[in-house]
Amino acid sequence: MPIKIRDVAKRAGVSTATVSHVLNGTRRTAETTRARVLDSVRELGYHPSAVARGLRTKSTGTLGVVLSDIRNPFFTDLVRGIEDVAQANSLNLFVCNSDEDEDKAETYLRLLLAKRVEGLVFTPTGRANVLLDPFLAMGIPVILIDRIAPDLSLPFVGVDNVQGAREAVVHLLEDGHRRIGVVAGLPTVSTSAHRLEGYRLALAEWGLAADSALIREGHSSVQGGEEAAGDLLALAQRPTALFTTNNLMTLGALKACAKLGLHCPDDVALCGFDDHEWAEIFSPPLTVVRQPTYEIGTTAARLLARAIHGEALPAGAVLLKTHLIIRASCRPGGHEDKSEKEAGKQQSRSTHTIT
Amino acid sequence: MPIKIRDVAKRAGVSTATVSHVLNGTRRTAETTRARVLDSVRELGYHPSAVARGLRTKSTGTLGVVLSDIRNPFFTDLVRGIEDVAQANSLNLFVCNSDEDEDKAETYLRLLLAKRVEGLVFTPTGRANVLLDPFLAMGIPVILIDRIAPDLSLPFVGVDNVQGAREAVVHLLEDGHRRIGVVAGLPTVSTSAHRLEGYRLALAEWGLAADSALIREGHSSVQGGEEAAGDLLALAQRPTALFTTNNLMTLGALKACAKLGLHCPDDVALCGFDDHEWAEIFSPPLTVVRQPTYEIGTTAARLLARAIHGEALPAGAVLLKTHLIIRASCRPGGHEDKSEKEAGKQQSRSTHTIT
DNA sequence: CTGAAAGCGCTTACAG
DNA sequence: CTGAAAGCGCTTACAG
Repeated sequence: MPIKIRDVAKRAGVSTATVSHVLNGTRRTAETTRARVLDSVRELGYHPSAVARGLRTKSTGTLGVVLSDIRNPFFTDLVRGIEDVAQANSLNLFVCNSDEDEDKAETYLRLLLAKRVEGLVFTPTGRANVLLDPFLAMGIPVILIDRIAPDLSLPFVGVDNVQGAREAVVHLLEDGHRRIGVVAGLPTVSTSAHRLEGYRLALAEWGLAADSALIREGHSSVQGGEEAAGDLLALAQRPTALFTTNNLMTLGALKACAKLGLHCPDDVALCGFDDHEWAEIFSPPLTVVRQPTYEIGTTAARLLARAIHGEALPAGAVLLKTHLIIRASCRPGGHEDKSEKEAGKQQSRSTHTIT
Repeated sequence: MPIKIRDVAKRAGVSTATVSHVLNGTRRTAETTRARVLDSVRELGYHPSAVARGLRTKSTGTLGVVLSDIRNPFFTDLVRGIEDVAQANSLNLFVCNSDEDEDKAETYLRLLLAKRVEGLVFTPTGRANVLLDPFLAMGIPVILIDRIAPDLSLPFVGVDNVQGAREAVVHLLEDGHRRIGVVAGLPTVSTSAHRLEGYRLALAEWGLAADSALIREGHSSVQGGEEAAGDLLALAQRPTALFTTNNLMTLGALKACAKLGLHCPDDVALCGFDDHEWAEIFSPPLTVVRQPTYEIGTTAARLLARAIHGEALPAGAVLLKTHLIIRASCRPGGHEDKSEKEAGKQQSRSTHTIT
C-alpha cells in the first residue's frame, strides 16, 4: 500500500498523465501545476514503481551479469568496470554468481531473463548454456567476458591468454628454468585451456617437450592451487619453477611452498597469471601476467550500452593486451647460465612494463 | 515482442488462467491439459515476465544490498553469505556499490526503492540516509550490516569493534610495545571510530596516555593505509608497532614498510583488523583480528528472510565474535621484557584461537 | 496546457 | 476441472 501516482494526482488536482509528465520531464507543464504536483509528491512521499514502469515501457534499465566467482578479485575488478559505465548510462546491475556451476548459472540466466534485463554479460563455464538462446531470441544483447565457449559464437571481450601465458613461460625459460611446473585450471574453462596451451607453446618454441608429470590441473581456487602445487613440489625431480594460471592458484602455490618450507625464488621460482595489490607486497614480490581487468569490464559494458541503443555488437573478439610485470619471484635461474647480462635485461624490461 | 502467456494459452487452447496455474503449480489441472500447456510453452519458447508478475503480485523476490566497497574482500565475503541464504530462500540480490559516497548511496537507495525490493541490507556511510525512511514507510525491512549510524536505530549485524581492537592492542602491549601507531579509518564510519576507541581503551587500561602523534586517520583503502603508515613510520620517534584498522589499510602499511625498507616484525610489528587468505602467506604471516564475515552475511540475510515472512526483526544489535589470530607479524617485543615465558603464552594462545 | 482511457503481461478471486 | 474478467501502477498516443 505505498502511495501511487493516482494519490498524487488526486491531491494535486490533476490527472495521472500530468503527474507522470512532470516527473519524467516529458512535456511542457504550467509552472503552477508543476509546483503543485511536486509538492504533492513530497508531502505524500511518493516513490514511483519501477516495476509498473518497466511493464509499461518494456524497459527495465537493468543489465545482468553472471560471473563465476565473486570472491575472486579479478571478477570484482571486472564488476567495477562494468558498474562504472553502467552507471554513466543510467543502467543498473544484477550481479550473479555461478560458482562455476552449470546449474546455478542456468538458474540465474532464467532469472535474468524473467527480470527482462536489457543486456547480459556472461562468463561461460565450459560448454555454452542453452539458456543463452532465449536472450538472443528476445533481442537482448549478450556479451561474453573473460572466457569463451567453443560452441558459442558471441561477441567477446578479454585477453589473449595463449600469448600472455607464453610470454610468462618464455620469461622463465630465459631465466634458465627447464623443469617448469604448471598449476593449471580445469580444462573445460577456456582461459585455463589457453594458458596451458601458451605454456606448451613456449616450451615447443624452445624445442622442449612438455613433460606431463609437470602439468597439474585443478579447480581455479586457492585450494586447487595448493593441491596442484603441492603435488608438483613433491615430485622426486622437483620443478625449479612454477607457472600458476590464476591469482587464486598463485596464492595456493604460495601456501604449498610455505607448508613445505620451500623458499621463493631460491627453492622454486614463481610466475603467476593475474596481478593484484598484494602481489607486489609479497616477499618476494611476484612476477605476474597482468590483465587490464577493469578495462575489460568497461569495454564490455560500453559495447552493451551501445547495443541497447541499437548499435551492432562487434562480430568477433575484442582482445586487450596483457603485460608481464617482472618482479622478484623468478629471479634466480634454474641452474645454468644465470648471467649478469640477463639480470640487467630483466631489470630494464621491468621498468618498461610497469610504467 | 517476446512470447506472452496469451500466446501459450491460444496455442494450447486454454485460458491464460490455466497456463498460469500449471506454470505455478497453483491448482489441480487435468493431466492432458497440463501436458498441452507445457508443450506449448516449450514449443513457443515462453519465458514468463517477472516484471508483470511482480506488478500483479506485489512481490519481486529481490533483496537490495548497498555496500561501501565491492573491491574489498571483506564485503565480498559478506555478499557470499547473503547470497547463499538468499538463494536458499529463492530471493535474489541487487548488489550496489556506494563507494563510501553519500550521493551514490542515495541514488542506489532510490533505485532499490523503485525496484520494490522486499528487504534491504545497508552499510551506512557516516550519518543515516534520509532515504531509509521510505523503506520503513513501505514496510520494507532494513538491516544494517558491518557499521551503524548514530542517528539510526535499526537492527544491526556485525561485530564488537571496540572489543576486537582492544584485544589486538593489548596483545601488542603484552609483547612489550609501548609506542603503538594506529592506522585509523575516517572517523565518520562507525567501525573506524570504534576500532580507534578500542585502541585508546587498551592504552588506558595499561595506564598509557594516547599520543595523538601516533594516530593517523585516512581513507580505508590501500592508499589511505600506505599514506597513514608512511607518516607514522617517518616519525622521529618511530612507533615500534602498528595497528592497522582494516585489511586494505594493512596492505597499505605493508607497502609503506617495503618502500621504507623496514622489515616486519624486526623493525615494526604489525597487527591488523580483518583476516584474509593472503594474511597467512605473507612473510611474516600476519597477526590479525578475524571477523566472522561470511556469518555476518548469512545472519543478516536470514533475519531479513524471516522479516519478509512476517517475523519481527530483532530490536537491537546482533554481535558476532571476533578472533585474534596470532601469527608472526608482531613477535619481537618493543624493547623491554621479551621473556621466553611470554613467547610460550602467545604460542598456546595462538593454537587455541585458530582452531 | 491538460485529461480520459487503453494497455503493458501477468495472477486471482469468482463463478460454473 | 476450467474460464472470463478485473486489476496491479504506470505511460502514452489521442483528443481537445
